Amino acid sequence: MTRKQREIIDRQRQILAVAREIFKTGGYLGLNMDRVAHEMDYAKGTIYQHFKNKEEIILALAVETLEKRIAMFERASLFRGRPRERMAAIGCAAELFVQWYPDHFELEKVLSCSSIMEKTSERLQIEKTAAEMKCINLVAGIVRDAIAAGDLELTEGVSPDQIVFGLWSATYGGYSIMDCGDTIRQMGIEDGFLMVRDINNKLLDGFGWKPFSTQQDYHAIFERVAQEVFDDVRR
Amino acid sequence: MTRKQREIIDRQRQILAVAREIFKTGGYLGLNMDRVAHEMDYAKGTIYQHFKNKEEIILALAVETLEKRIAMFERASLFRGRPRERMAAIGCAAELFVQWYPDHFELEKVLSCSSIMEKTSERLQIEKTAAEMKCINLVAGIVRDAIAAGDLELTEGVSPDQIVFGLWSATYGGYSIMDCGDTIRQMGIEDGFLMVRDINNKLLDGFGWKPFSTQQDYHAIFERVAQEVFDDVRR
DNA sequence: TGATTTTTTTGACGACACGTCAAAAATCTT
DNA sequence: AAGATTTTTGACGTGTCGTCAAAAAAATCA
Repeated sequence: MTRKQREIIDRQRQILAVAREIFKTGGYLGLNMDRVAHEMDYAKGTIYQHFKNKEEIILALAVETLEKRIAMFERASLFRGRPRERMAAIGCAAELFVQWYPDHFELEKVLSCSSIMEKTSERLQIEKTAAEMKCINLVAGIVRDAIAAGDLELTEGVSPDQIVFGLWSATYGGYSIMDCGDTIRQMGIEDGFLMVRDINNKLLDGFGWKPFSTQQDYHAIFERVAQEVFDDVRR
Repeated sequence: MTRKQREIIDRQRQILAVAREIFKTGGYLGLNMDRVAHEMDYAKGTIYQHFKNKEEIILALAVETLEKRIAMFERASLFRGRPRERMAAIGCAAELFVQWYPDHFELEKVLSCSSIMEKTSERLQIEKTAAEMKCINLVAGIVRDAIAAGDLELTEGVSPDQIVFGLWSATYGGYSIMDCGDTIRQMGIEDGFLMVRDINNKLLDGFGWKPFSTQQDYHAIFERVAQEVFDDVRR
């Protein structure tokens, strides 16, 4: 049945591609099944054969983009250097990811609404969490490498997960604030991305992860990573 | 016309109260105008006299809760102590706020979706941003106090806003991750609130804000603030 | 007070999107 | 080629949205 299955997978992808375009311009409220069906030249029922509702499509889109992020994080984690430099490489990957796939963040915001998420299948929910965990584990690995290398010494009661959670929070929070509302502009912040970089640097300094950002120019590492690791990747 | 106006304001409040209860259990998708009208014993048209759509109701609810947060932040900022202790008091306020008004976070998540926010009036949008700015300015004031007191020395290129943005990001991000999805559980994190406290502490340590969290027990400050400042406040 | 004007409330209505399902079309099987 | 199976179709019932002409209530006037 590999022939048939191929076709199904293929159409699934087409649906997602069409849905993504609609979502990019219209967001959650702009996306609707009739329109997807119409633009695909299929009847609505056929779309429902693949996805039980539009929320499920949105979740599937998020998982799709998360795969991209995993790939980028994996690439970044291979950057050669001291653990903290590799972590900077991950930061660069995260930054490029939100710049390259700005719709992903909008997807995440929609999916953070519980009443929307509730309409999705547990299967895909698990898949999404699994994708997130892959990224998290890559990051956690670097933290452990840092400890092993003696660059980072965790004080009593601090776990590696705490550092991962911290970076995740600051980055996710920073990007969230950046692309929603006028608050960031009113605060007088011009380059939010630079700001997120600095915050993560200060955070890791606070955890005592050497070499400190005062001793090493991590912005320069960002530039290097962008050039050396990701210059060719974009699509 | 103060009599008439009073009645209008009054009913506005009633609508919001009813809507909030519905939203608490049903979220964005559970809230609908027919139900609000029915539970208010008014016709739908009357509800529409007050709010042009349900998105506007949700935004109004968020503004309403933000007023509570402003009040809590104001109280916290009056805490007597060194600037960093006062900042800890703000952290305590933020923590209690999300615990006391868990529905506010859900409101924020809904409103972060651009296609939803687009349906709201500019008037209320501005009001919300203004409310956020009030909180931000309170925090920024403490940062400036710290600099004036010599507890914090900003290095070249670091602005007070950066610290505010950092705390905001880490806190907002942390709470976001906490109450959405299973990721946090899978990371093995038990008490997310404690984690957010620690992250903010490490961040401020990283910025060089004295006294460092290694020298002072800021968790103890939290407890004190919760007791001394907020024990009686809850409603 | 009763008539007239103004304001407010009402709920029926058209539009739209959702998700379903019996019938039609396409594909596979023998 | 006939019959069985699978897939596709789109009309349909349901629910929500936001509107607006008519009804009801309140305010004004004579």
